[in-house]
Amino acid sequence: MKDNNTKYVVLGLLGHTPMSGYDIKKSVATRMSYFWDLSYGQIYPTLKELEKNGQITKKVEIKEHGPNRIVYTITDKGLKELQTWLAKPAKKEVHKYEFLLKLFFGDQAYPELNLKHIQEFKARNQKILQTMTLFEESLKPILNESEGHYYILLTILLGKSISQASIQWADNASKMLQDHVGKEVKV
Amino acid sequence: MKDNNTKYVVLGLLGHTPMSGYDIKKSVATRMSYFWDLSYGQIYPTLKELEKNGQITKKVEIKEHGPNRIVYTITDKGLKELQTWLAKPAKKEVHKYEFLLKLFFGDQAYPELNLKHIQEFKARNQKILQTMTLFEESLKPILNESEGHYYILLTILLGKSISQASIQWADNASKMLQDHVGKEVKV
DNA sequence: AAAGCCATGTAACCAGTTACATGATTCT
DNA sequence: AGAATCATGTAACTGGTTACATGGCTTT
Repeated sequence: MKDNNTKYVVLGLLGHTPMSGYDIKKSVATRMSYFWDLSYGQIYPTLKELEKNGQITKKVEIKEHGPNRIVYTITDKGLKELQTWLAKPAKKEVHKYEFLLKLFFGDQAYPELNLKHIQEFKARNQKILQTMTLFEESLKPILNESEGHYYILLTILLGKSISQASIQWADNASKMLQDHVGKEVKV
Repeated sequence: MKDNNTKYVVLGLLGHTPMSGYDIKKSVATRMSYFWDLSYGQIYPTLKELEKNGQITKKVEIKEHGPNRIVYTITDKGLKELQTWLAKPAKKEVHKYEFLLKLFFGDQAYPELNLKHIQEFKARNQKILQTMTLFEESLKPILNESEGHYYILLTILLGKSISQASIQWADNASKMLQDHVGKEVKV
């Protein structure tokens, strides 16, 4: 099987508690949204593959009301695979800032456009910061309930730091641009 | 043609000055490394497509020594296409922090491993910060030579802010983890 | 002599998204 | 009545990487 990260996200989550593909999707969306994303198109085929390889086992929960759930549980083999991956150095971060691409070419656009891109970037980061802060507040009182919570808190703190830095940059960059454009006009 | 960002990066760079596929690759790698990346596998096919659509024109430079260069120049049609894209709102940022994935599942690994991932993340960011700072220093004295330089400076400043925030988080997270692990042992 | 840069390009892969299909239940 | 949520899944597509082929020039 390919050495795909999707596999390890699934194994890691199942390492915490057994769950379905649907649960995995929700878990990633709510708890890892800042630094990761998964679609059903990745999750369901991965679950099948992992089961075929004996790294997880499945159990169908028949519901009288609503659709059946397929709940997966990690096996010893799966746990070993996860731990091997955890011990390997992480690949470097990958970022795609489309708005920075537009700002980079800002001399080929109208100044108001560049300011708009910066403002929208700021707004996106304010939303992230808000989400992260709420998440942090909800985690703090239950920090001792599970060892895992502590590590989740650390990932939230990075999200907070980076979005705060981004917001500050946006304010600063807006001012710089306005001053710069003002100068241009005078000349 | 597909609405692929590669296309706009190429158009944007050719909007500054005519250049070859090889130059584009180098330009992205040195000046946009923080927030974007392109491979030859994307660049060369895109150049062909753009030429076919009349958005750029090509001119072969025959060299006596060394390989020929194919230099591309943007056309009015290409410039219009670029400006239309610049005016559209940017898509939200995409991040892949593999190390955060590993840290998120940190309760399933040895504590030293988690500290190692954080240290390596810090090291990566120190390197970025250094590169960005050097770039900033080289740009400042020639800021008035071209309007474009100002926008490039803004993108560098965001890279600096985020890597600084990341380094601070790493120091803080290391301390927090060490304290946390210390407490565990006592119990 | 070896390594690395200049320079172009493609084929085979791997990764990830989107749209669709299905259908019951619960909330507004 | 309509929207949202629960729940599983696939096919077609788009996006992007890697490895390879070619070959001369320059630096160590």
